[in-house]
Amino acid sequence: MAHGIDEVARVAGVSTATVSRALRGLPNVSDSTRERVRSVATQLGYVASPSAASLASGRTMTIGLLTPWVKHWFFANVIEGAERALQSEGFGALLYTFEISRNAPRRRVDPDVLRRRVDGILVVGLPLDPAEVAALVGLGHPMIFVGSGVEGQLTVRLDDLVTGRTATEHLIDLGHRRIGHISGAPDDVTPFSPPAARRRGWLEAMGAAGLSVEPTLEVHGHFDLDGGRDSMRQLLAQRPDVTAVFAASDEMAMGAILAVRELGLRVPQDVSVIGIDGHDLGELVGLTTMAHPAVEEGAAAAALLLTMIAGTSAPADLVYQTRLVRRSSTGPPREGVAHA
Amino acid sequence: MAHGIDEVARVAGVSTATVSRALRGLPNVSDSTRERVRSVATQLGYVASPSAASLASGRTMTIGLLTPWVKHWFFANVIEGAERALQSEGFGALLYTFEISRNAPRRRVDPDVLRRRVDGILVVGLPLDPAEVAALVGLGHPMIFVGSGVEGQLTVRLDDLVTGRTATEHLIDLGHRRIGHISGAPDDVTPFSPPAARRRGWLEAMGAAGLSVEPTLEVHGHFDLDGGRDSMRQLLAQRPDVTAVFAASDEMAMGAILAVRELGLRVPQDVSVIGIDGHDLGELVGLTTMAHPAVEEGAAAAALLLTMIAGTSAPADLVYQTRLVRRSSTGPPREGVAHA
DNA sequence: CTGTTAGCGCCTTCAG
DNA sequence: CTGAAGGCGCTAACAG
Repeated sequence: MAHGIDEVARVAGVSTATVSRALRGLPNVSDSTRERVRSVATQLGYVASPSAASLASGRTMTIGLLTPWVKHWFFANVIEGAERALQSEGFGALLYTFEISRNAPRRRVDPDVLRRRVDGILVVGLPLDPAEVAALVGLGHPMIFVGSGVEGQLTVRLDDLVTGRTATEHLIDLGHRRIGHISGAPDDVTPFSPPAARRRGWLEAMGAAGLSVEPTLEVHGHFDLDGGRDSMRQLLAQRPDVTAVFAASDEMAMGAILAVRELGLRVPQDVSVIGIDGHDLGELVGLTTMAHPAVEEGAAAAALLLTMIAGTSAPADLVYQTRLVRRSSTGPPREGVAHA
Repeated sequence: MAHGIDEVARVAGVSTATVSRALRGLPNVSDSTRERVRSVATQLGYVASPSAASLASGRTMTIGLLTPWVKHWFFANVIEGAERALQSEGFGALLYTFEISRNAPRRRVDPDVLRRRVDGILVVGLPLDPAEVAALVGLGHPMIFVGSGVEGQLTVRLDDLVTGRTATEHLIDLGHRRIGHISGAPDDVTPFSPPAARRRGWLEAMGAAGLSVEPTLEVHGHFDLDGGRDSMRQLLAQRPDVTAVFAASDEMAMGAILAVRELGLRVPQDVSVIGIDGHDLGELVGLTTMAHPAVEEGAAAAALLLTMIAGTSAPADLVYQTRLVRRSSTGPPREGVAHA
């Protein structure tokens, strides 16, 4: 059963050093020796102890995945893609959730739980404050942010600005002029913050079309279904004249649609709704959206992280474009009819 | 920065053994000593190396989470719950995905990747063959199955039989008599298989109501949105007279609804649809469903696994009941009208 | 209650 | 191309 490296060495008639080199594919081992060692190891069912290997080498072959949730679309998809990419390179994925709840403040990220436990860190959609980032950087491992970001840190993200602009332009092209925006927490003004950039895209498109943007046109809430619903209720309460809404995520958009329906209004006849993500279930409500490949983004982020760990490659941000998927939640506005 | 235990020991004026005991909360350390050690450790930023600790103790404080996907509702929720529970007990969650794809056969579970790397295993919705189970058992760690199962292994699951029966009875109570069933792979006849048990529930309810169940009333496909859609298309093609369908999962049910709509039919006027899960987005299509708390199930499974690792408690299966959530996807059948 | 002493199992120089 | 030997940093008896 639990054979050690020395047993393999003994049976193969070589030293433990050679076994180690042979099994890890290091150079300076003759083919014949390597082959013999391999077969003995297989026969004995030998697998190196990760703990012992880590202790001796300093490498853990493990990546820490930090995320607020795994149950939301973006996070689940990124995590799935990342795990797959890591797995194919022999790395493991250690998952850490830091729920962002409505009631309590988020638990702070404690770098100690990652200390000497991972070779790299993937932060998935988790907005960290500077102190947390500094603490993680202090761990001395490569780190990549996916779908959130921090000045000075490598990021895999969407072209949020263009995405926000394009989504808004789609509504403008359809003839809308009073276009609301619902998004995440308003206090998030990090430059790399997706919500902030998407909002800027909305502002730019509105401005370019000569449309005025009163503060009442935007509502900030939580980045999920209920958040979208709540925000939409508020938006329609304060601006019954909006004919279209750009939601910063598909889940929010779907919540918005529910809110519209609750009020006895129809999508898109009374209110058009567009989201961002390309959520698998968007089709259920005919959601028009700006789609992007979250699984692929996760895989790319993981691959990039591994090259950084390997020390090869000059790392650079990865920016994904989104693709407009037209469905039935957007359409031309009804002429001159307010639904107040 | 990276201080070792001996440095803490030196500064605190005790031995490394005492530092170890003090920091891990073991008995036989005076309060004053423990306090001093703690403060020194904090001051020095000392955290024990997991590798070294594992190597010396044989414990990894890590659980392996095996799952086909993380992006589907049940899996994401269970994983999230499990991670949270593990985290609160100081355990880490190592994620391993084994995608079940339409094209390729699933990659087999190789116990070697888990060897000496985890203290326990949580299998989430992943049907394993006997050889794989045996290999995992051979690792010598406690193992729990969530939402899938194998004879002789501890399981956390739904009362699938009752759930299937109740869902079907709901349709029968509404007046339906030709009730189809769409579910997962037909070759899965494991006794503990949720699809099989849910199907049995359907059969029992039909039988109890004196309704005949022709083979054409059931279609088996993939356990996701597209699988549900495909299955529903096929079902309606071969049985245009069905007035209601019981889908084995909400994602399948939502796919079924899409298929119904594609055919120009309406839910529930032409066809009623009920699913299982209580998916967060079920509300979008007014999906009637048998809801269950997947996050809680994941947390409970993790907690149970930890008690097994600790050696306390006599482990027993955990069986969750589901709750009928009536929404608009189910209603009485139209009288005597076939929609062929 | 605390210290001493062996390892835990592997990797990695350094020789040869 | 291969072997010898010293850690990696901690835990777990066993004394005291």
